[in-house]
Amino acid sequence: MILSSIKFSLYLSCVKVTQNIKVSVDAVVFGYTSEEGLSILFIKRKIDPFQGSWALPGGLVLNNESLEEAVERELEEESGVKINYLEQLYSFGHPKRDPRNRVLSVAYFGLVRPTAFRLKADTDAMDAAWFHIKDLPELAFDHIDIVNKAITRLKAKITYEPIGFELLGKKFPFSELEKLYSAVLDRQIDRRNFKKKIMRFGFLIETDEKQKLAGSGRPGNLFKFDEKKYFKLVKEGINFEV
Amino acid sequence: MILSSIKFSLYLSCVKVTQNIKVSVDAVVFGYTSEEGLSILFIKRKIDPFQGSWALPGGLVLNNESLEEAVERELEEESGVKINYLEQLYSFGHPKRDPRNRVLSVAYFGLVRPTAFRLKADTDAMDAAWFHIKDLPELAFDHIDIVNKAITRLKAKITYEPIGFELLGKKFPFSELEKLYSAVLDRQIDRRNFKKKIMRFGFLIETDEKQKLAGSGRPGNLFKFDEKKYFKLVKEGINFEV
DNA sequence: CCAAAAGTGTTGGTAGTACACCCATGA
DNA sequence: TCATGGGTGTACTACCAACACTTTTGG
Repeated sequence: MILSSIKFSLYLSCVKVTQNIKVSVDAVVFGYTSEEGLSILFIKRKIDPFQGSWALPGGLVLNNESLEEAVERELEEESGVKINYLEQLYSFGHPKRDPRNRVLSVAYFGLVRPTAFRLKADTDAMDAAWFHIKDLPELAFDHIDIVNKAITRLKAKITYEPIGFELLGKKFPFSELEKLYSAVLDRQIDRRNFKKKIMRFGFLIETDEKQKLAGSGRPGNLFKFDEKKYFKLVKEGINFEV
Repeated sequence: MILSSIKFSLYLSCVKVTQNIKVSVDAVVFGYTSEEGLSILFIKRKIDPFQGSWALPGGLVLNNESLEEAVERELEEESGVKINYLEQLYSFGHPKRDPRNRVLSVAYFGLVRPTAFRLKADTDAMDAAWFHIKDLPELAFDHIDIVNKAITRLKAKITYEPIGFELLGKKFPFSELEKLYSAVLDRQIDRRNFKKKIMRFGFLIETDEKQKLAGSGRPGNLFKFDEKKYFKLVKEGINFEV
């Protein structure tokens, strides 16, 4: 195998030495709860380098698995998370981004409902935890760059696609959606205008159930997504500036 | 090096065999001329597999160069093109996308002014040529997927950023810009509305020079970009639906 | 004078924005 | 009855979309 690898390199592009770059995947997983707000999932590294540091879940890609499979496997192994939405974010390939060997990381961007499962640290992680987006820990490697890119993407994405289905529960009061948008966009949103805008798209259905109250205040109606219309709109790529 | 590589893999993520994935870059370079329209640059492969097929310029990344350096080097080597704008597009990592070994390709997306240089085939290419976007040849590997992704990106991008500076010359008649948008979006554009829209942004300066005529018809004024305003707007991320 | 391309304004519809008061509930 | 959060409508503005005739040039 090693021989064929060398031959391959020479053959393909006249490189003088065998290319020695490893490929890994990392995932920036966003979760949202009304209590905790918008959070990102990190694991605590078991091994050097950066042992004990917080880092994005991820790891080397196996020889026969696709990148997406690698992400899902690593998430499962390291944190027990089953992802709800996954898209490729960006590849980070700076030669010195890993202090040992060169490692190219293909970063992914994911959304989950954190209430849907319990976090558990596992194979490669001492611990796994959510951190609020405004209160991130020091991170290993260049993971802070990856996180920043993901936040930028999330912000951009939410203006042209109705994210939310992947982050909220089956039924939720309208104010949940509003708080989510407000958290992602990091600014206040006018309740009335926002509702008008959203309802125009027609992918939200108002149920006649009422919110169970967490404190005082008037309980709101619960809404749910009309999945058909929702995914149809997502596919068509609607414009969705809030 | 081989030993340390194996140790590294085991150490990092409990992989049983050494990861054997190569990393390459490929570039989808768009060019525009009023005569030829919107075109993409391809090279004709000198070597197997797909010898003699058309393919995207690209190749393996060297151990100590960044991905962007690799793209620029390959473009220079294979076609003599000096790129004008470059951004990462997507990484293609399917295990079987290369029939020999596994090769992950980080694809880039580029814009150039084709009139600025002559194409020349070189090291790894028998030939290099522009193909009109509506008349692409059969392509090697999964390059058609990469191209389609790039076209989708270009279409999306042009609606929220004023592309054009990178594709047009220093001075151009307004109709050039309009034809460019029309070519990218693949639909007709209302001349009056388009001009109103563009001029509102204020990054175009009308000069008092006239177009040299290619045929009959009234010659138009030449315009140029106000680079300062243009790049300021690009940075701020304007909304730019046409 | 004819063909080809450039230049130019108005109107109606739609969506965005700003803004304030009343209602239902729990404590 | 008070505090909390939910629910709702209007008026103004800005942008979008649709649309046709005149001007300048070359042949």
